[in-house]
Amino acid sequence: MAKKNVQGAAAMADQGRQSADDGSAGAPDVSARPERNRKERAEEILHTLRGRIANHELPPGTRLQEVELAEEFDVSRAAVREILGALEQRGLVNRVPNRGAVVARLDIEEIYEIFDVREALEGLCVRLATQNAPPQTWDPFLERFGDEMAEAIAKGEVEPYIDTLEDLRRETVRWAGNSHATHFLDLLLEKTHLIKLRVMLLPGRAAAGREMHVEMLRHMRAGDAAAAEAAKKRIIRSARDWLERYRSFVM
Amino acid sequence: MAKKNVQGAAAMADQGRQSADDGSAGAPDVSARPERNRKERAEEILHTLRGRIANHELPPGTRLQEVELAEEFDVSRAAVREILGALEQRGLVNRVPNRGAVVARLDIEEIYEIFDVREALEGLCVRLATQNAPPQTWDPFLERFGDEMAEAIAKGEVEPYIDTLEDLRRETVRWAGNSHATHFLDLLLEKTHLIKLRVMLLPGRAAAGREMHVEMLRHMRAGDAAAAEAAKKRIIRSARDWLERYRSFVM
DNA sequence: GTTATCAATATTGTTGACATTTATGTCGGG
DNA sequence: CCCGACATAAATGTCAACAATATTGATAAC
Repeated sequence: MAKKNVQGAAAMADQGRQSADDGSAGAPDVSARPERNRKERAEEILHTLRGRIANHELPPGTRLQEVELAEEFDVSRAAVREILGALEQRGLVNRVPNRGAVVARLDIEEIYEIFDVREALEGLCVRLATQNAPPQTWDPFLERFGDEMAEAIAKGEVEPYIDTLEDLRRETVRWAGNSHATHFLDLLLEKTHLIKLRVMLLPGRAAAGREMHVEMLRHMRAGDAAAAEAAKKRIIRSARDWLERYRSFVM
Repeated sequence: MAKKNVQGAAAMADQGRQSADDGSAGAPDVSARPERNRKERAEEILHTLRGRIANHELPPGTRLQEVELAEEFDVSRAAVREILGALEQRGLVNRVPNRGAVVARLDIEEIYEIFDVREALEGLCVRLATQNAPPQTWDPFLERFGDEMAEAIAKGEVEPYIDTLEDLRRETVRWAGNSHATHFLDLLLEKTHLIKLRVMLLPGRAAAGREMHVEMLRHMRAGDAAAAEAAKKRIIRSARDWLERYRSFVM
């Protein structure tokens, strides 16, 4: 018993969708709301499980049993059921009647599919962000992607690259201001989180990626949305090529 | 009592999904597979509600009450609850704790967002379909979009145009072979189904759309994927412009 | 006439027990 | 030794009653 605090990392980028209009202007009281906490708790659990699946703390094929989860998070089976339904809608688990839910498996074809969709959606976001953000928004990233990082990467230090990339992604998505594109990208990225990491760790990949991002950022700073979009698409297609080349190693 | 058969139209473009649950000649296997029917029934109800929401048979703001739905479809409240959860995940309804589910409202900004994402995803699908399908795949559509339709449209007959467009969309998505893009497009289109219809009914829109589709199909038949993708994007951007111009009328 | 308080009602959220189905292990027969 | 039938166990699916909460209407005070 008592496997409560196993939560682990569960990082993931979460942009949070607006809960739309309820029209009510007041209601600033957030703390004294037990029922609000209920729903928030459900989303927290969902977030935790998404993270565990994304980083393969729960590897594909793992069975997710209702009573087990209910005990671990100390909620009712009905709540767990709803959460499993959400995971199923997101494509993270497969449920078969009377047999329960298992963490979904990603085959190579699906990964290529996801790369194609990412190319379209991330390209869109880069274009929109370039149009919407003031040019100096991208200066800090050009700085962080500079020579110092190039040297670090040459020495095998890729974490600054990974972190900067994630920050840039978030800032881009933020300035793009398209909640649907953001939501869809979240769905895709949580499915390929580990794959993406492994590709970035391939020999020479970080160096190539850094260079291409510098090029893209120059277009963004110059306000050339079309060029920036094209650069972003080239980056993703390049990553796809690396995956294809090292496929047996990554999978 | 007994408000069972109120189901109504619930038309929607339907992917060749036949209900056909019974009617099988002398096949008593309905009782042999009760569990299979359960899940299929849930998806059927979900499909029905999606259709009603899409064509505003259930207009935005409509409250969806659990007992009411449970009685209409003759299922348990738990089943209805799961279905409402799925509708929430799809962004078709908003649920607030202890207040229930209401059909989501689409504001104009969200519609523009959806147009941008559709441009990216449908462009992708056209490109992939052009690459994957044999060129003669598109000949029947060029035929259907021909002079005869142009004359019909001139006389105010837009239904052939709408039907052909839907068939073309399905064939394109089929040959694109990207399940994620397909799924995302389904999510977007069921939210803007009515808007799309209204735009197609705007004066002159069908004529312009037909011409642009002929151009796109020529590129597809020629196997020029990049040109076809660009043409598709122009089409969607054009539709967006029409919406912008007639916004007050469409909304 | 307006506003605030409070009870009445309706709806959602939760719980636990029960039914159904699948997987597992055992036993007997071949 | 292998195979099938049966019993057992464990998990999911279902249901109805109960609890908590929001909405509505009425009443009284100002």
